[in-house]
This record gives sequence, structure tokens and C-alpha cells, in this order.
Amino acid sequence: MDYQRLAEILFPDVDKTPEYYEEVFPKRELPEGAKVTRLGPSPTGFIHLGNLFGAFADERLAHQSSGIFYLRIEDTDDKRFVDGAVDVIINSLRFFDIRFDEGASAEGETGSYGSYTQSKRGPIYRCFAKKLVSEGKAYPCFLTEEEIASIRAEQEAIKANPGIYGKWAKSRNLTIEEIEEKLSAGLPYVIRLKSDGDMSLPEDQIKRFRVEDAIRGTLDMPVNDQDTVLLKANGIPTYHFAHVVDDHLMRTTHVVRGAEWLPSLPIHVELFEKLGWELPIYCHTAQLMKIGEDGNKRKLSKRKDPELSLDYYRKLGYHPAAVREYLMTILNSNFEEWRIANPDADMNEFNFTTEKMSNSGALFDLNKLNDVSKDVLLKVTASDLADFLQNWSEEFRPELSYMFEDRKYLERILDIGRHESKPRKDHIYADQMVENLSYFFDSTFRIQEDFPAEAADDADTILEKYLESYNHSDSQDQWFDKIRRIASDLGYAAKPKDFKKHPEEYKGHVGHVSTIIRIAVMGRSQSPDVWEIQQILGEFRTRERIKACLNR
RNA sequence: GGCUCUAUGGUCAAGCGGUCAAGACUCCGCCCUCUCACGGCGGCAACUCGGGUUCGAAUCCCGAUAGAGUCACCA
Repeated sequence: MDYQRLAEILFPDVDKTPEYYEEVFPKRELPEGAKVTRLGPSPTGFIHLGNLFGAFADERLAHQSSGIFYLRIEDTDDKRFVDGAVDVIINSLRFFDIRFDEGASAEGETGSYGSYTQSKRGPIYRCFAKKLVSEGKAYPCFLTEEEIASIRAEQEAIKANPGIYGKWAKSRNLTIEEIEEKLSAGLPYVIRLKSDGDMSLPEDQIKRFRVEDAIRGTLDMPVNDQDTVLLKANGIPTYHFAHVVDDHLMRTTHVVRGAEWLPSLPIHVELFEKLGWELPIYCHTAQLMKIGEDGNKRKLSKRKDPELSLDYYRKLGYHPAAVREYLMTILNSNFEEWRIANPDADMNEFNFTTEKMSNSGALFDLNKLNDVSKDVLLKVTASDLADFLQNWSEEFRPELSYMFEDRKYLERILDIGRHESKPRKDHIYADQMVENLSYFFDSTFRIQEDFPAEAADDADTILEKYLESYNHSDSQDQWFDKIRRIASDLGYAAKPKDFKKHPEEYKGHVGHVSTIIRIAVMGRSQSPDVWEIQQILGEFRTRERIKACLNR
């Protein structure tokens, strides 16, 4: 068989040689140890938590080593393309402070290893497909959909592994004349890899290979036995072929991808070998899981799980820094430890390593996210928090614009109790914060709880006395002394402990009395310090609310 | 079904042949305290199961079991 001639027949359009591309895309000149990583999303316009998880690992690996992190658009499936998707991807990631050094972007491309859009790399793929054909390592396959279906049916019947391989790969043995004949008849065809493996051999004779995965350690699996499609009938490459060609030519050093790619690793290894290229370092990440309806863990699915969508967190108003911090805690098992030792350090100072990445699927834990978020938001200044809230509101809750009319007021509210030695950690996410703070604004203030039973009967008396004695310039201690006085005058214990010791001697304790006031001013029984809140509300508003409560 | 990955409390997760098996989140109790939050203290709670190897196994080996992933001209 004259493979050289076959290659010429199949690829008359290819005018470049592999050597040409090797020269145009030379090895990168980077410092020792620099890693080159990439994100290769398909442009569906949907980027989820799993993508972010991986992108974060890519980004850290590259930027921590003075390497390069680039964006490659994997649009080899024309059915999936969505307009404007590249923008969405870049913007979503930028929101989480993940930035690319080169590759596709809305304004065009940057970097000298392009194009970074697979649909524009046709000639490159064809060149290397031609090379494989010319060496007898790939061949044209004319099997129709129906033929493949019947092969599958037959395989199922005899319980053979499905797929095109070995004796099922009927086009492998076509003569050059037969091929020319089919070609001139205009029959569609694909280019398939002529695989070396044979899984039908006795188990101890099946060839295996080993690869070091940066996350999982040594991988040991059978060599590929499938005649995988390299070039589809429309001439566009499959993921497998594009991955190998692109990551080689773009000089990627570390391929970070989800564990769902593990089963196709043999294909990629065979392709790298047949093309005579060095293997990149694979980093197969664990997948984010969730508890399914059946009570078992399962991979998060973008259709069924709204919390997988980045928008879900953006709408609730989680701060990007909080999501980053949380992601890092599940990305690297020693991050939390480091964080405890370095509470104020920038997260980027943490030394991220693939070795410390978990290789079993982590369940997404909203409780943990919330906890992490409290600590993260404590470090965000009131002014930045206000900005964040405002941006969030403009996008998702425009009706809240009244909150931003008085910025100083808002910032004081956001800062309540945050500068004490044991600071409050009230803020978790925007939606929750808005609800928490609603009583500061007259339009959303309302009494939403009943008075405590212990003091309900005296409520009017308590409020009248409170109003009488109220002096807006009292210190916090003076202010509370007055409440104690009111309480004990009316038969309540000035100290809760006294009440607990001798409940029969009192109607209740000062806590019940102050709860009446709290409900009158805040509309709820639980809130930060009343004095502090009144100072922010101002004397007028404070008095008005108490009066209004009296006149109900 | 084939191949592959995974297996420590409810969740995340240390652990690399000798530990009373860390820690974080959740939950519960107590303390602090005018409520809540914060903080402090304490508690509940785990090595999937069998076989080996070894003086000794969560750790090594073999098997089972369970869960997950994948088997497209999708990525």
C-alpha cells in the first residue's frame, strides 16, 4: 500500500509541512519551571462552577510559575455554537479575577500561537492528518451511519465491546483503487486512527501503558484499541485530534481537565506517540458532585442543578472573593490550614500544588461557602461592600436603588460592629444582607414580630417611658442604664441572672424590656446593638418609630 | 457488559506501618451577654467488608462490595 500516494489523494489542499508548523510555533522561551495552561471551553455561552474550578487551577498553575494561561475556543461542534459566547466566558471569569494572558478575546486574538479558535485551524489539522495517513497510521473510513449501527447491534449480540476496531474496522483494508472509486463516487468519509491495541487478546497479553498524572499519580491502563475518528466527514477534527495537535503546537505544558476525560486518555497517548510528540503533563481533576434524588453522589449536571450555574451565585450576590476562597478550600486540601496561619495574606501568596488536589469528587457545600464568605466579607471595606452591593443591585434588583441614595448612611450600616476586637460577621451575600438591613430604610421597615409575652402587657408603658427619657446624645452606657431603670421600676430584673435565679420575683428581665424597644425601632427581636443602630438612624427617625408603635 | 477512577464522621478532609485517628463546616450543650451575631469551652459523630503480609495495618498486597465516570462523525 502506497500511503504516501493515498495521503496526496486525500489531502491535495495541504500545502504546508509539519516541519513548517513546528517552526512557526517554536518552543516557548519561558523561565525554568514555567507552566503553560489553557482553558478550552466550547462556546455554548454557558460557564459553570466546574469550569471555574478548573480555570482557577489552570490560572494558579500558570501565574504562580511565571507561565502563560491562554483561552482556546473549542468550537469543533458547530451545533453548539452560541453567538457572543466568548464574551460571556471572558467576562464571567474576569468577575472572579481570572484573566488570560493570550488567546481568544472579544476584540480578536492576542499571542503568537494562534489561531486560538479551533474552527480557524482547519489547515493545521489537515496537515497532521495527512502526515498520519502518509505513514499508514490513519485511514479514510467510508462506513455509513447504518453500517455502524448494524456493527454495534452485532457486537451487542455477541457481547463484544462496541466500536470500530480490529475486524470491525472494515475500511482499514480498502485498496487504494477502492478508495479512489468511492472518492470519485462522492461518498462521504472520515479519517480514523489505525489503533494498535487489541482488547480481544487474553488479559495478560493486552498491552498497557503508564502515565504520570500530576493529581492522581501513576495511571496504568490498556492501550487504545479504538479506531477513533480524527477528522469528521465535514473535515473538522474531533476533540481528541484537536487536543493533541493544539496542545502540542501551542506548547501547553499542563493539561488540566475533568476526570471524565480519563477514559479517552489512551487515545490521546497513542496520538502523541504516533505524531512523535512529547506528552504534556496531565492533571485530571475530580468533579464536583452533589447528592442526587436517590441519595447517592453524582456528577453535577448543568441541566438539573441550578447551583452549578455561576449566575446562581451572582444573583444571590455572593462576592467573587468569597467564591474564590471557597473554591480554593476544596481545590487544595492544605489551603484552610494555610489560611488559618495567614489570615490576612493575599490568596495568591498561597502555594498551590496539584499534588494536594483531591482526587475524589467533592460535594458542593453551601454551608461552608457561607462560612467562608463571612470571613472574606469582613475584610472587604464598607465602601467596597457598598460598591459591590450597588453593582449587584443595578443588575439584579434595580428596585433597591433607594439604598444607595445616601452612601455615607449605607456605609455606616454596613460597618456596624465590624471594628471591634471580636467583630460581627453578619454579611454573607447580597440578597441576605439586603434582607438583614431592611429596617434601616423606611420603605422596607415594618414590625414583623410580636412582643415577648413576658413584657407585652407593659409595652406601651415601656415605650412611653423610653421616649420620655430618651436623649440621643447619651453614651451607650448611659443609654442602657436608663433601660435598666425602666425595667426595674416596672418590676423586671435589671440583670437576667437575677431573673433566672428567682423567676417568681419578677415579671421578666431587662432583656424582655429591651426587646420591646428593639421591635419598635427595628421591627424584629434580633439585631445588632440598638444604641448603635439608633445613632445611625438619627434621633428623628428613632423617635418617630417609637411614636408610631405607640399609636398602633 | 468492557475499561477506568474513587472509598476515613452528615459534608470537606489530615494521615504515607506504631496517633487515645488531626482540623474545618453543620448540629447540640455551656460560657460571654439586653437579643442576635462574633468569640471561647465542650459534645455527638468515621477508617466499606473479607482475606493475607507484619511483632504491629486506616496506611502495603489480593479479593469482594459500593459509588462515580466513560464507551459518538459532543466536548
